[in-house]
Amino acid sequence: MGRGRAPCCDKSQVKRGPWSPAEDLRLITFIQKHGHDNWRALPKLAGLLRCGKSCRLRWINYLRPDVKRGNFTIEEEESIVKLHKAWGNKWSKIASHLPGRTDNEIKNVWNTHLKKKLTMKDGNVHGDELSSITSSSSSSSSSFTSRKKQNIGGGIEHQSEQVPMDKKPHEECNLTHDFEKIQGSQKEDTNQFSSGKDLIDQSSSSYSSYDSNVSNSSPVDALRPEEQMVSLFDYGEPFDVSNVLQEVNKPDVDSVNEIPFEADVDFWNMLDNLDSVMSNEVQQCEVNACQSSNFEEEGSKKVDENKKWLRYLENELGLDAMEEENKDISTKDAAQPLVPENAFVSDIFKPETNPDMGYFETWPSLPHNSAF
DNA sequence: AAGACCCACAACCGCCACCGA
DNA sequence: GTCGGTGGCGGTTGTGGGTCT
Repeated sequence: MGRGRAPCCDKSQVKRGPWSPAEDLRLITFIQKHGHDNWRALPKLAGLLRCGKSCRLRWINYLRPDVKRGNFTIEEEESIVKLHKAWGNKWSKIASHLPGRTDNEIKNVWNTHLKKKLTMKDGNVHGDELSSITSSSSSSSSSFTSRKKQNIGGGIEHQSEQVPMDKKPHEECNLTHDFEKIQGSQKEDTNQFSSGKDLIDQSSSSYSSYDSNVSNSSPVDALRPEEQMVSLFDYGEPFDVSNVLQEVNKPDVDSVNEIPFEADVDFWNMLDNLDSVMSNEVQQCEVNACQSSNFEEEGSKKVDENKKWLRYLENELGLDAMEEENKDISTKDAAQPLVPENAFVSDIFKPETNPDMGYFETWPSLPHNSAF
C-alpha cells in the first residue's frame, strides 16, 4: 500500500469544529432520506462543508436516533468496568454490549470517571467495590447532570432509568401536546428544554430496534416518523433559532436549491421562513417565500400546505398574538423582536415534558416532505 | 468581581483492516 | 499480489462552562 496516505479530505475546504444545528439538520435529513452508503461522498451530496469522517462521527456519536444519552446507569458502568477488564481499550467492542452507547461516550466516561475511581480503589475491583464505585459515580453521573453540556444528557437520567427500554415512543406518550404549557414553562423554567428532551431521549433511545452498535448502518429510511422528528429536534445543545438562521443564511448553506435531495428543500424553506418570523413580517414573508420558492410551480396546494404549516406554528407559538402585541409595541420600541434572541428552537418545538403526553399526535403533517 | 484552574465532552487525527479492481 | 479507497477504531486535543481562589 502506498502509505503516503492521502488525506481523507482537503482540510482547507472543510469546516471544522462544533456542528451547528443547521448542519445537523442537513445531515439528519440527508441520511434519513438517502442513508449513508458512502461517507466520503455524503458531505458533498448533502451540501455540507464537512469531511466525511466528521459526518460519520457526528451521526454515530450524536445524531443517530438510537443513540442513548444521559447518565450511565450503575449497571452500565459496572458493565464497562467488567468489559474493560476483559478487553482493555476496545471501546467499540465494549460499546457493542451497551445498546445505545457509543464507543466515544464510553471512552469519555472511562477516562473521566471510571478510571479515576478505579485508581482510587487501588485498581482492585471486585463486585462489591464495583457497586460502591459505580454508585458513587452515579453522582458522577450526576456530575453529568450538573454540567453544562448536559443539556445533552442533563436531567435525562431519572426518566431514562424509569422508562423501560423496550417501550416505544407512542406507548409512553399518549400524545396531546400543549404548546401553551411550553410557552409558560419556557418563562418559568429555563431548563425545560432539557427536560423536554428527556422524553425525546427516551423515545429515541428506547426505540432502538437495531443493534445499537456503533457500527450500525441500518437504513435510516425505515425510521418511524416520530423517530425522525425526535432525532431531528434532539439537540443536546440549545437550539438557537438565530444560530440556525445564521447558518442557513450563510452563502454555503443558503443555496437551498442546490441541495440535491429536493424533497428537503421545503424544510430549508421552512427554516428560511422562520427567519421571516423573526423579522416581524411573518405573513407577508410567508406568502413571498412560498411564491418565490421553487415549489411555487408545484401548485397552490403546496403553498397552502406550507402556509397552513406556518400558520400552525405561528398559532401554537402565539406569534399571531405576539405580532399584534408587537404592532402596539413597535410604536414604542420598533426593535423588539417577535421571538427573543435567545429563544431556542428546542423550546419551541419540544412539547411539554409530561411523559404522559405525547408529541406527535397533534402535529400536522409537514408539508410535502415524506421524510418528516 | 475577576482571573486561574479544572474538568467533561465533542471533535479531530492518524493508523489499521478490509474489500474490490 | 498489489494498489487504492473506504470505514472503523483508539488516542488525543480543543473548547467552554463550572469551580476555586
